[in-house]
Parts: sequence; C-alpha cells; structure tokens
Amino acid sequence: MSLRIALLGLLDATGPASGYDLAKAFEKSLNHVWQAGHTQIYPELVKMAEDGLVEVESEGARGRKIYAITPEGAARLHEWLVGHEPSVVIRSETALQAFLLSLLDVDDAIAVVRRIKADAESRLAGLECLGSPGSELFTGRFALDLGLRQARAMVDWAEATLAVLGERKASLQGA
Amino acid sequence: MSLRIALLGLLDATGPASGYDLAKAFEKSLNHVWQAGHTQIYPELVKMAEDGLVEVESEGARGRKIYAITPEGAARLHEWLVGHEPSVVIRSETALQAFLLSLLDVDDAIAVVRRIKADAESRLAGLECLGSPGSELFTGRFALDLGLRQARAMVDWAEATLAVLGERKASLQGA
DNA sequence: GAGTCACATGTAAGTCTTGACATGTCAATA
DNA sequence: TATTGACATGTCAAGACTTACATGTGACTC
Repeated sequence: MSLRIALLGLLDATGPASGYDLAKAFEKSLNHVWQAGHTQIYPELVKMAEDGLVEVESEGARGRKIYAITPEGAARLHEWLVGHEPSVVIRSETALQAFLLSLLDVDDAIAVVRRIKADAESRLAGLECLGSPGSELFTGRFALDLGLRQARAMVDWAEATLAVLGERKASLQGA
Repeated sequence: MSLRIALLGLLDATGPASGYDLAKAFEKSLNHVWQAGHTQIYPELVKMAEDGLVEVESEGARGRKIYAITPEGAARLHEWLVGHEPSVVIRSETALQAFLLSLLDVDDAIAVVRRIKADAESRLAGLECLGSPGSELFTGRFALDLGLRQARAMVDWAEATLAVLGERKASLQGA
C-alpha cells in the first residue's frame, strides 16, 4: 500500500514519469523515507494502471512508458495522506544491536557503537548535503528535516552511550 | 535473519524459554525495536533448531516446548552483533506522510502533523514508563534510550513543523 | 457442570521485498 | 566499427511478514 502512495505522491508532485524515472526519484529523494527498487516499481505500476490510479502512455522512442496520475489516483492519495493512522512498525537493525549491546563485553560494545555512530554521521552528512542550496528538493523539505533530526538523535545516542561504556570500562580497569 | 538474532538474543539474555514466552517478551520489551508475532516465531524456532542454533525440550504439562540457545547459536549471535554492518533500511509511513505534506493544503497538513505529534507523544510516554523504577528491563537500557531519543526527535519535528505551517497559514490569510 | 480466560501451538493463503537473471536501445568514444 | 555505459523494461524464485483460521489444555468462577 505504502509503495503505491509513494508512487502516486511522486507522480502528483512532479507530473507524468516513466517507471525508470520513478525508480531514480526514489533513489534520490525518497531514499531516507521509503525504499524500493525497479523490480518492485514496474509491476506495481502495472497493477495501479489496472486499478485506474494511473494512466499509461507509450512514448515511442526507447520503449518508454509514461505514467500519469488519474483523478481517482489523486483522490486515493489525498485520502491516505489525510486519513492514515500512523502505524508505528519499527524494524531497525541498529536498534536491535543497541538492544543486545549488554550481551557484549565492553570493548566489543564500544566498537559496535562507534560503527553505528560513523554510519549515522555519514547519513547525516548526506542529508545535510541534500538540503544545501542548489539542491532542488521539489517536495520533501519537511521529511528532510525529520530525517536530519532522526539522524542527529542517533549520533547523540551513540555519543552518550560511548560515554557510559567508557566509564564502565574505566571502572572495570580500576577494579 | 534479524528475527533469528532477536530470538537468540532473548534466549541468551534470559535463558531457555518457550515460543509463547518469546512472543510475550517480544511484545513487552522488543516491541520498539523489532516486531514479530507468534505466527512468525514458531516456525522460525523450528528452523533454528534444524540449524542447530537452539535445542528443544518438551516439557510435558501443556505441550510446552522449551528452547535453549546452543553454543553455536551463541557464536552466531555474537558474530552478528559484532560484525553486522548497520544497513539503513528505512520504511516509515510517518516519514512518507511528512514527505508528501506539501501536497496538502495548510489545514489538512496541520491536522496530519498534529496526529503524528500525538502519536509520538504517546509512544514517548510508553517508553518513559518502561524506564521508570520498578520496571525490570533485563537488557535493552541502551535501546530504550535510543527509542526515547527517536521519539523525542519526532515530537520536536512535529512542533517545528506546526510552527512553520502556522506561519504559512497566517501569511495566506493576510494576503 | 458450563463458560470463560490465559496458556500454548500451529497451518495456510496472500502480500511485500530482495536479488539474480534476462533483454534490448541509443549515444559517445576509442 | 566495436565497445562501453546510461537508458529502459521486465521475470522469477526465495525469503520476510501479516492476517485469518484452527486446535486443545488447565484453572477459575458462576
């Protein structure tokens, strides 16, 4: 369902596009919000066309197929955006690592948290780059801000956790 | 894969348990980190037993089957915890709503963000409750901290976004 | 004794997602 | 002209996940 919404949203925001374009747009702009490759997008567009949410038009040249959102598609999109209850399905491998951190000895734990921190920092840098002048983020300024805040929260957590682990290590060595 | 890790982690941290126990533990403690119901857990435990990661022992009474982690299982768990690259697979419906917020008119957008905010606040309250004295969080203090930070980041984002939308609305009315 | 609730385990159908494979066009360049 | 690389579309198998269905026990209470 959410994949449909994402595709409808892109089509609504940027106008008609090919599956290829949509896959690129996903990679570039929606990446930190939802993920999908072309192998998921192409079949989904076909189904959406069957359901009357988008219209196809073959643009001769290179076998390109241009999809455009229909009024019905726009209605469904609007409906979802306004009416969808935020279902908190969380599935984060990093959080899982954090959860099980106590099972590791201090040195391993420190190494793991450092890796998580480095990863979050590079994600943060990537997002900051997206938001910098010159980058045309047609839509998604709000989502970018959310992404930045989430990434910063992760970095902060890693720093605080490293501090705790450092203390723990010191007290172990003192003993 | 991650489901296996989560189950191995629980077994390692709390000792032998039945599938039922594990499902409960998932719901209670791992909920904000990873989600899985019994219909996913039972078959997975069977496969894990086949792979030698856990050992089963039927405890007569009510058909209970007690699973215990094997040395091999513990080794795999450790390996994953220490060696797993943090793969950032993000799939958040809320972030998707945030991404497409610009497609809505100001009033709808405000309503959506308010809902997101309320949701994040209740999640935050739930987590704070988990961390309060009397709650025995065998493990997962670090993950709880991470969850708190993420939830707070969401609340902060909602507040900042509401401020922006409020201004936008005011300027529209002024025009 | 009947009913209800928490315990306890499963199956099956269907959807979502990933990763590997497969095919062909067009433009530039070596 | 041959090759490379971006463009462009797809299929298929396998795995992850959800929802609904199905079954039976033991303890307590009405």
